[in-house]
Amino acid sequence: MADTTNSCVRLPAGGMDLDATLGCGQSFSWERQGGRYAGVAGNRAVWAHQEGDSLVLAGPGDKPLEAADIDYWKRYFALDVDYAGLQRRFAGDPALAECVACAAGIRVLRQPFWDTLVAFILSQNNHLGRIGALAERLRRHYGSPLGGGLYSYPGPRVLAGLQEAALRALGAGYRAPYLIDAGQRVAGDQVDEKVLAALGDAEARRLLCTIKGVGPKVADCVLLFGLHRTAVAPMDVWMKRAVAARFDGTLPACAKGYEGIAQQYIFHWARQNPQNVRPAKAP
DNA sequence: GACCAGGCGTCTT
DNA sequence: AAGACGCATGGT
Repeated sequence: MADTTNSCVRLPAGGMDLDATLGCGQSFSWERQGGRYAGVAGNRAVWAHQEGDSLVLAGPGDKPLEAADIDYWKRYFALDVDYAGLQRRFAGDPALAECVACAAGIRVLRQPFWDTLVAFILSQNNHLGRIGALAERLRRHYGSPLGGGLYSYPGPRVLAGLQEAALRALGAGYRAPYLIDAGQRVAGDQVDEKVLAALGDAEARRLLCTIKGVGPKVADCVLLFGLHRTAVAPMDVWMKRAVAARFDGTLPACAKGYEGIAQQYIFHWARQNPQNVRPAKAP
């Protein structure tokens, strides 16, 4: 049972490395505030830090978290997933096992669909630090206050009603009209989370790609991080380099069904071992 | 399919 | 000081 003393919740982290998990580029909804992270997901905000193998959560303004919130964040941080078992399975491939060892504490977060769609539209052809700062400006200017100085992502209708110039002023650049189109398509139910959830990976990917600014990379990120499809692998440059260097263009069979999780380990390994990976071949 | 524009901060040369 | 680059994509 969770310890709720001091208005904090202390959860068994199950080997998770919070820094690696929040810093590996899968979420742009967290910012470091002193010794802990402040994060948002949908209309929830939370402060989180790690103490040993415990994940310590507190509500905004250090208000106690309700039971439903605790359940939500357990699922968000994938504390219910048997990562030790997955990693035993991944150990069947020597190269992948080496990658896992490089970042064993990474957990693929279960983020909200809309947050993920917005954040990864911002992410395209952009740098991690800049994406986080831009996402934070977007939330602060157009999101709803969640307490503790944190703001939600602006909802679909809010984005749909914004002027392109307003988003360009935030630094979104040519991604500004993409955000507005995403808002319009989701607010108008042309792209609906429930419909996406009922579709297979390929069909859901196709529907996501009807949004302006959403191509195969962003779509796969949304499928993995925002719709929790573990069998998709959003490949980026570092990943392609790592695959070229270690896996001859394919993910190992032991990753079947969990390609996205395996990719996080490979990606992390590639970034930590740039001297060991070749540049990706031109497509 | 190949090409190129499009924010802009940061890094490289 | 100038150029390249970036968790890509749309348009031609």
